[in-house]
Amino acid sequence: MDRKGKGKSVARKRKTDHDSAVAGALDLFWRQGYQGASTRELEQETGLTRFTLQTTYGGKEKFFLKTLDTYLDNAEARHFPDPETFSLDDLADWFREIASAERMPKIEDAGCLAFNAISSFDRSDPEVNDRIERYLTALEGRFVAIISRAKTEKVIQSEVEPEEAARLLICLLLGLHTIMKARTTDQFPQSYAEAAVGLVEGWKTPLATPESW
Amino acid sequence: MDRKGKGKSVARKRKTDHDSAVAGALDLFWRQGYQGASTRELEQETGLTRFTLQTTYGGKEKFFLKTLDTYLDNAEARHFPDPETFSLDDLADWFREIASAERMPKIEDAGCLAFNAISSFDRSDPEVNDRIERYLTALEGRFVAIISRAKTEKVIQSEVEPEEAARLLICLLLGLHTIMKARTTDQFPQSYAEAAVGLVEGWKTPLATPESW
DNA sequence: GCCTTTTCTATCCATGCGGATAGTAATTGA
DNA sequence: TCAATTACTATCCGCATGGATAGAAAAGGC
Repeated sequence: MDRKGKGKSVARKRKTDHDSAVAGALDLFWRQGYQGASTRELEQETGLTRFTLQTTYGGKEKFFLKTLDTYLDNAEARHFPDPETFSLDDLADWFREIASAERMPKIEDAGCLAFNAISSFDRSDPEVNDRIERYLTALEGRFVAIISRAKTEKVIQSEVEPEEAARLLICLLLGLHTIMKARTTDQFPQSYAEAAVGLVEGWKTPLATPESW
Repeated sequence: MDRKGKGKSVARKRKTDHDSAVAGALDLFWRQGYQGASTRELEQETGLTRFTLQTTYGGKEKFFLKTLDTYLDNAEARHFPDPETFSLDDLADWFREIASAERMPKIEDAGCLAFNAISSFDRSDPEVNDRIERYLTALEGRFVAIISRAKTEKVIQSEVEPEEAARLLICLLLGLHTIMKARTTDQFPQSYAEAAVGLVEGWKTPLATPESW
């Protein structure tokens, strides 16, 4: 039945709330992948018990999907570039921040769990596919909006095609995530991000560009 | 002892040779990831037996590494862009081909197994890390060489910095692989590759550029 | 202060995993 | 043709996995 709303008793409280469980799971899934993260490890990293994982989430995969949903909600609300306000410079900074040193140890936004879903599963599970599609579509929409607006405001070179540029940025972002997973410890990710930054800044109209690369 | 060279008998022949085993393994690892590919599935897809996997390769991970080595050898020799001869147009075509429709069903070069190594493992295994480093370094070298040569030949805009551009291309390539894994069935990968193509062609000197974007 | 509800702990289970082993079938040099 | 060598088949093993279950423990309603 409807367990919320007319519950007679509130009963025992969970040790770990959903959000912090998601935070722990995100980190583990990112490091180990879906298959590589065992339910026992999830217990340790999230604070959840395998019992709770089963009863309130419905098992490992359902929990992963729920984590992914929560993560995407949060990413869209707080970490995706804002289509209303972002300038090209903001977009360039946004790329720079993704690979920033402060963020490197604890990755918690910008699509890493979506990246994980892509690499951990083949496309046989529609539940997973839907989330991936949601991620890519939403991100593409943001990029297109920002670039289109920049174009109408004449701060971008007119040859730049918003849809094509958006796809370029998506490739760049996914590639950046891959690099961040490939080279965790050193300064490489930043230099790669700088390449992306340079690309975006190169789009600016010559007038607005003092000297980029 | 040295089993080749002075073997007394040649004994029973393997049903499956190394190369076709590698080909099958490549496909399976790409679809399922390292952890997601079981040794039983490897038997079916490669034609190897679990016995052979154990005795001549030394187990699943060793076999993966051997596959990765063979694959990287082949990729460097045949599929990486040639630093001696590639023009910018060749480079653009090279990107276009990666996501081409003919290639999509059977991915067999251009770094997908390296991508796999990145996403399937954390960086705790030096054996894996070495291969990833080899892949990234070799690829970066190719890109830098091609762009540098184009620059000396004045067919590229002088503002383009070879090292930075190479990193951009690596991000793009890795992102393209991610997209190919994310959206397997449709025309998306091509359109993403076209974005990369457009970028490379945009580097050409205005003189050499009839009309790209 | 009990009752109900929910989570906790602690097992237990069946399954699939990577790997090991023993006996059989090929293959070739001597 | 026999001995040596290697791969094959078939089975077995210990282990880790995701999941299930049965009390015990918390926590608020009445």
